[in-house]
Amino acid sequence: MPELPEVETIRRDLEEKVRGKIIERVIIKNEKSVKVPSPREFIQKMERKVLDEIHRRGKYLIVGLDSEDALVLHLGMTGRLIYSKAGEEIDYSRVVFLLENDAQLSFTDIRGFGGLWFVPDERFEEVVPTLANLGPEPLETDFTLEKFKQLLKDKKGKIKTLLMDQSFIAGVGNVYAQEALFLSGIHPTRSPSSLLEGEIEKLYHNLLNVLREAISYRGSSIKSYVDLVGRQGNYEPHLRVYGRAGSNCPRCGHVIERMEVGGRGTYFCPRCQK
DNA sequence: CAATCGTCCTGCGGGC
DNA sequence: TGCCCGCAGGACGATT
Repeated sequence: MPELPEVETIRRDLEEKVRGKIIERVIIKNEKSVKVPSPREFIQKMERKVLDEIHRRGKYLIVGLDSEDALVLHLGMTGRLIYSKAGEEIDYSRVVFLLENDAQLSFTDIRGFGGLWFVPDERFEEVVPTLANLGPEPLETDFTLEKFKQLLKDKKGKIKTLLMDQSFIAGVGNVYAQEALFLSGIHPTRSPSSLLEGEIEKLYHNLLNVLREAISYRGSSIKSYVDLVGRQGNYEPHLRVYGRAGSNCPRCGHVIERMEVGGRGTYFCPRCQK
């Protein structure tokens, strides 16, 4: 499901709803979702902890616990966090946190590509190595145009694949990579080294803008994404090309096409994107 | 090393 | 209507 805007929406909701609450009980319904440590130890470590500040790094959520420990979550393709009344039966829930005041936070995941990691003592690199390998946060102020140009230097492959590479930039996935390329008039299979100065500038600004805009609409609900209380995001109707094969390009009217790039469905306007 | 491909899962929707 | 197939917002591990 979730790319940076969706994960950021959930992060903000978590700050509001669960920050400061005590975890009274942890119920693991599917052990596969708990990556580290063993389910028994996970429960033992998590119970009685207080959910503290909630951070986002790329598509990861990082929940500070009291002491130096943290809970790291990744939603994969179909992961959700649902906040509800304690005891409520939530479809496909895999891990349930019963909180004080009769509340519960459920991690649900149909396809099971998501996961939870308990990280002791700020040992993120050991426990969740990919978290340590993430590229820069596109919406942080230190992610400048100059830095983007530097990162693109000497890169091989296809620009769309590169944008989705989490070690290149954190948080951009299949939807927003395509939207940014469309807005910039760049074909998804272009080689990074072929991009002109002006194209790089457009791509930089459009990528940041589309991420910010999507956050302001609380993300896109293409398939299964919903926020903490089960509401869909509102950005999907504003997507320009994603999932729109056969309909008309919002800019030139040409038919939007679909192709495979790096094994992923990719939508683009063959007239606008060169 | 870096780039590509198959794989992990389950549900949904389009087409026949 | 019902079945089958393709497709799905991600990322890892093996392979070249």
